[in-house]
Amino acid sequence: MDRNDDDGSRESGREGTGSGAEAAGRPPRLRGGNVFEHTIAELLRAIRLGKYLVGDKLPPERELAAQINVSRATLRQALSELQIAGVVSVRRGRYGGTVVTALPSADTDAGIDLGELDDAVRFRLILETAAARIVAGRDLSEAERETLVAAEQRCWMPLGSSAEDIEQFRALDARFHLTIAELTGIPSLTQAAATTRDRINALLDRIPFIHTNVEHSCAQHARLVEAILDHDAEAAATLAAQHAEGTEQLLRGFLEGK
Amino acid sequence: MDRNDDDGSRESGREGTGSGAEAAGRPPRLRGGNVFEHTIAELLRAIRLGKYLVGDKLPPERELAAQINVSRATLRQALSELQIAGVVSVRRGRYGGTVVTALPSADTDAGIDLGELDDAVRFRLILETAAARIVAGRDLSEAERETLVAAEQRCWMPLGSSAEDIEQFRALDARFHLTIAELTGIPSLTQAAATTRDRINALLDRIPFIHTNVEHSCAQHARLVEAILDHDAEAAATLAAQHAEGTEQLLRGFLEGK
DNA sequence: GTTCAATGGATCACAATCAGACCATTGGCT
DNA sequence: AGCCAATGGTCTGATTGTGATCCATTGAAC
Repeated sequence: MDRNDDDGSRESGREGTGSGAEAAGRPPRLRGGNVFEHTIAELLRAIRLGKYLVGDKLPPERELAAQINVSRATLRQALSELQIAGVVSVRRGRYGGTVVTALPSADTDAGIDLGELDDAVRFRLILETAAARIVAGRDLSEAERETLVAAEQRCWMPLGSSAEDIEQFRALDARFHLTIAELTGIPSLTQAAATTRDRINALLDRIPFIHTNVEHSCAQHARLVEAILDHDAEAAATLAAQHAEGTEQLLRGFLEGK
Repeated sequence: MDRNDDDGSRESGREGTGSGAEAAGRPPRLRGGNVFEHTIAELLRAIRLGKYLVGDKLPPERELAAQINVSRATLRQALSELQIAGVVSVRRGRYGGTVVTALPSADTDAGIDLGELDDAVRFRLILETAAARIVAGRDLSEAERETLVAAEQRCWMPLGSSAEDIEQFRALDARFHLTIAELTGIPSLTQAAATTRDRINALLDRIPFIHTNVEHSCAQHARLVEAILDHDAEAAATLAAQHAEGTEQLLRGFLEGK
């Protein structure tokens, strides 16, 4: 007998999960494949974005699991992978814990999706411009000003050509921008900015690192901070836009030519 | 193989669960409780935002399940609940399917979270202002212009005081704004706008409906469309901002006083 | 009126995940 | 030296969600 089964729609399946699913997905989808992979991705993201710098200790497993909203068992699977990959190292006992030992290396495999590039880059422009304008319009507390300036200063690190140095710079750079997003006091904006920034970083990992750009970048940061502290909202917005557009040009130049 | 027909005891577990967990979460968390609840929420959202208007047919289950990224079994559980709630009705057979029969009524229960209000309202301002500016800067195709105008026109519906009419208006209003977001061609922006809009709608459901506001609102829409078609990006941005601020005032006025 | 493709309805075995209790280790403190 | 609180390590039973099939119904087309 002939079975007009349900075949038609099988493709949707979850096999492609791993890198692919996460790469394209803009929001943290309900289940980007499976929870385990999502957890790893989440941890890597936090590290790449400089939430935990090299040498920092992660929160205790029970706490971290709660933050990521995942069971401790699953978190441990993920941590275990990261440990094998050499990204973190774990010590037991009181005062033990999980520390970041190295920045994760980029997955340079996956192909370049021009749609993804366009989306990420344009969305970033929106978010960061808005964030800069808003923060410039706020009255920052002393502590907030310090945080901002500190984040900016840290980007001026001695910079070699090693992959580690580059990753390190990326993390600090990301942290600077995310600091601005946080200072808006709009959690959704912070959240969106983090996600988007991570996507940009993933793209940046696929193009050659332009050393001469770093200084320029940092100089822009400095001017941006200045504009913010001066309450010059329009200048801040313009600077943020220019900064984002710089990255955009770079990425498009290298990636659009395939 | 023997298949006993009566199941009957399946869906015991899930009644009260979600409310607490879901209430607080702003971003679509990895798992907002469980997949089943997420699925319901996702469907309700699509309906409230006017993606499927009353009378529209939802995609076939297999397809819809793939879209939401859940298994068909889970989707069916959710649809079954919606059916019981009278939101959709289902017909079998070829040319059958699931049609929207009524707009879901608001859950007026949960308390008001001022943080949520602030976050949603401010994020919306950012997104919609940016969207308006971008779309005004684009060259729209004939079809796109028509879509935009049609979405605007539909908001001018005859409006009674019934809860249904109000929900209907909300759906059309949402659809108009989301149409603009879509026209930016930035999927992340569309996505974020939809999520945020839904949060705003949820808040609007908690305050009295101001009838005299509707006309004003629609007039603003009209002017916004005009500015967009005129390629006047700054005017469009300003109008969008004013429109969003109107809602903001309204919400703050009613809700901040607790 | 028969056919048939599209669509909803149902069941089952299995893998993923969770919840939470309990064990093992560590190093500062008394 | 011994205690003990904080932290990672391990186990187990229950629940949820999936993937794969197969069944049932419908109405347009022939």
